[in-house]
Amino acid sequence: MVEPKMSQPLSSSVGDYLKAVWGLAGPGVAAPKYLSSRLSVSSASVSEMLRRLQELGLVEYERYRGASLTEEGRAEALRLVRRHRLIETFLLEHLGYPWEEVHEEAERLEHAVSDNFTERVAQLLGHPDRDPHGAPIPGADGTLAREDSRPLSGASVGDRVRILRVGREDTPALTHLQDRGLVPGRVLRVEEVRGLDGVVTVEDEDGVSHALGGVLAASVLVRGL
Amino acid sequence: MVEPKMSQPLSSSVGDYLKAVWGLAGPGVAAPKYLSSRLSVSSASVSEMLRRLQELGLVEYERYRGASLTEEGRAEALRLVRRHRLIETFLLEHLGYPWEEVHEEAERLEHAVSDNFTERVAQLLGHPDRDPHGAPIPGADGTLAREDSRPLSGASVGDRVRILRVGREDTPALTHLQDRGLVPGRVLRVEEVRGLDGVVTVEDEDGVSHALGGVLAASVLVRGL
DNA sequence: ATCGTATTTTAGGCAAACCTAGAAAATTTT
DNA sequence: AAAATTTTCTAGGTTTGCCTAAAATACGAT
Repeated sequence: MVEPKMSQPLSSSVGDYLKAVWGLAGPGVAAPKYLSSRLSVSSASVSEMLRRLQELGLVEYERYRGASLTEEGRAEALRLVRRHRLIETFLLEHLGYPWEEVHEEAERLEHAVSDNFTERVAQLLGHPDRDPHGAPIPGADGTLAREDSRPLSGASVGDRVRILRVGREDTPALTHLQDRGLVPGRVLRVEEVRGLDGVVTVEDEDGVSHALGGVLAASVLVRGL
Repeated sequence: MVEPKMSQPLSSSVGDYLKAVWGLAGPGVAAPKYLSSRLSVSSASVSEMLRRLQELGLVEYERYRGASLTEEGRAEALRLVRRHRLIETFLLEHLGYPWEEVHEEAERLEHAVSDNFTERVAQLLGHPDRDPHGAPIPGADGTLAREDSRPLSGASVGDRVRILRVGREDTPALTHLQDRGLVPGRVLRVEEVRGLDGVVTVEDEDGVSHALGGVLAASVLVRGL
């Protein structure tokens, strides 16, 4: 397969790579392919950058295998994630941003902002440990709260669960869920789980039923009650 | 004279040049020398950048002469100044930044922020038309309020004046003045103006006298009452 | 196990900003 | 007005990050 031609000359840079490696890999190994699509960058750029990140000691990288974070890299990634989530929270709660604009703005801001700024924002927000999507905000000391959540898609009929967190940054889904009041904290009862298409039907606290497609259900993280 | 060696590989970029040209030149012509020191960049870089800015139609540039802003360049510069001043105001009033840290943080932020962000901040602040130093904030439409102010250093004994604005971004002076309550809005009576060293002595509303060195007095802009 | 396809890497380039060194123009001094 | 000095410009380099094209490796299917 011929590699598709890239268009925009946008800049990503070290931090974004770290966040991306952290993103889906967690403790595991991120494939260049994944990073390439995640960062909208050619795989050639990924190779090159991974080599550099390794030299910087932020990543462990084996050619043709992929990369995983070193302790230092993980710390740096968490620092950025903290920034990102605090900034998002701030944009939503203090500047009245709509969901769909938050992520992009935060993405740009987090590169410009100092730790000083970040901590002042944290203070302004009352040192939250979750952002509005329910995603945990790493502590200033690099701690990340463990969360024992499972995707709603794996629930069984009759389960009563509380929404801990919704999806990643994909806007349309977020908006859809928010419109239905399916936000972190909400308690649901699972009415039906269809095996074929993965559609999950739930009833909320007000007795209203909602049917969620498989992908959506998988991006809603819950904890049993 | 041999050109001094530069050290830090910091980045400045188009916007900073525009602001710098606007800075002291206003409608006039900014000399490369001035830009070089203002931006902490070698004069070689200035030459190169001015050529680029001219190609972009933001600046009128004649080699060995200097550069002045085109209409478009001026608009762009004002947009950045607006951002900068709004962000500074926000940092001071909402995040509790101390004076000495504001400028640097704002300088970095103004490159990352969108117009959307800027206008939301403006709204949060109640659309101020002056920043905390008393500097006018250009309007979203590119308007800049005229101010008929004169430097305090040019006042005569006996004058009663109101402080409209203090200095530029040089921190030590700002702190000094603020400690003495010499901030925008304050009303003063000029007690003495010494010709030799330019020291101006004023009495404030509480009857306290302050002696200001020539440079300081020149950076306090006032309007007669 | 091998062939074909998909993924990754290498090689070679480009653009933005900045730098140093040294040449050219302007300005100031004698 | 010529010399000396200062300022500005030109030339040639560096770094960062990204790209395309083509070579190398891995993987999946027969």
